[in-house]
Amino acid sequence: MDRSAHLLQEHGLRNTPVRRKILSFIEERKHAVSHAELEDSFKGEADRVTLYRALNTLEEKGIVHKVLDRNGIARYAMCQDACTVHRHDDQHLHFHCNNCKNVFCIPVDDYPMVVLPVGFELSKIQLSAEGICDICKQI
Amino acid sequence: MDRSAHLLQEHGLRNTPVRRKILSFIEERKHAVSHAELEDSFKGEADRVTLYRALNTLEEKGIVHKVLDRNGIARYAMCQDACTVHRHDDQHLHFHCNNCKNVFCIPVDDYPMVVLPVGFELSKIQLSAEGICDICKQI
DNA sequence: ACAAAAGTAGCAATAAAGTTGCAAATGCAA
DNA sequence: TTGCATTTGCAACTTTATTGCTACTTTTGT
Repeated sequence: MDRSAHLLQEHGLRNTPVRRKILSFIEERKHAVSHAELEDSFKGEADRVTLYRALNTLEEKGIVHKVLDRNGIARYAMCQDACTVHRHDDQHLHFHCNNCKNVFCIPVDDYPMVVLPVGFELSKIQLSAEGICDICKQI
Repeated sequence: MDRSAHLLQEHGLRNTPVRRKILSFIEERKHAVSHAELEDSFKGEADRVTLYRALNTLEEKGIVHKVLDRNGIARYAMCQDACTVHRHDDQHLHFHCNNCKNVFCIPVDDYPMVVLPVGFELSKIQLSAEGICDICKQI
């Protein structure tokens, strides 16, 4: 049984071809993957709606996490091992490349703290950045 | 000439009723305003498309800034005075209320620094947070 | 003050991302 | 291997945003 199948089983999800393929696809790239990329790559193999639903399920179970790109479009990346259904551990930075529009998860040493005005209840902080990614920079 | 008209003139934009009304509307609220809110409020007074175009123009000229909410929908808030066409100064935190879905601009004292992996070129850092806003918290 | 030029508004059509309902197919546990 | 809950595919739909085109305003120069 490969890693994708294992991940699914571990999280109580049925081991279906589409889900396995989605997971492999995401794990193979170093950037967060959009629905459009998957649809392109799965042409004829899986329906648009199936991809949407599979991605939602994978996110709900804490296997992948969702991040919106600068156009508000969802992109998905693998979660750290620490993620569960109840808590998504995304104490990392999302880097948005202004050239290729890809989003990268980047670890950060000290995550910032903030003080909110009186009356605001903080649940979590997110850090993001934009610029040019290493691949686009080389070209 | 009111403040809205002044802002427009200052940024080399034509002083039109729709633009003035949009600016007044945004200035009157303490949260970032969505297209839907404006459309609702302007029913019969201005076309949907006009609102989209006006908001884009206002953003391009550095009068308002755009922030995507947790659903990837655009919301607009007034810029600091420091903003220009060339540089949007948004060194503040965007707080996303999980209840009313409104987005608030919150000043922060020390904005975080980050170190990116080799090869990445940083252009700017953004800080956001989510939780419950002061108004929803009271209720 | 007036006309021309340039920018802006309105309308209709379209695009893109995501969602819903339902029937058929599939994975899995007994 | 069979039964049943889950998952998939298809079609239709919603929401957010964009484009093309024409008509209308605002501004500028005289």
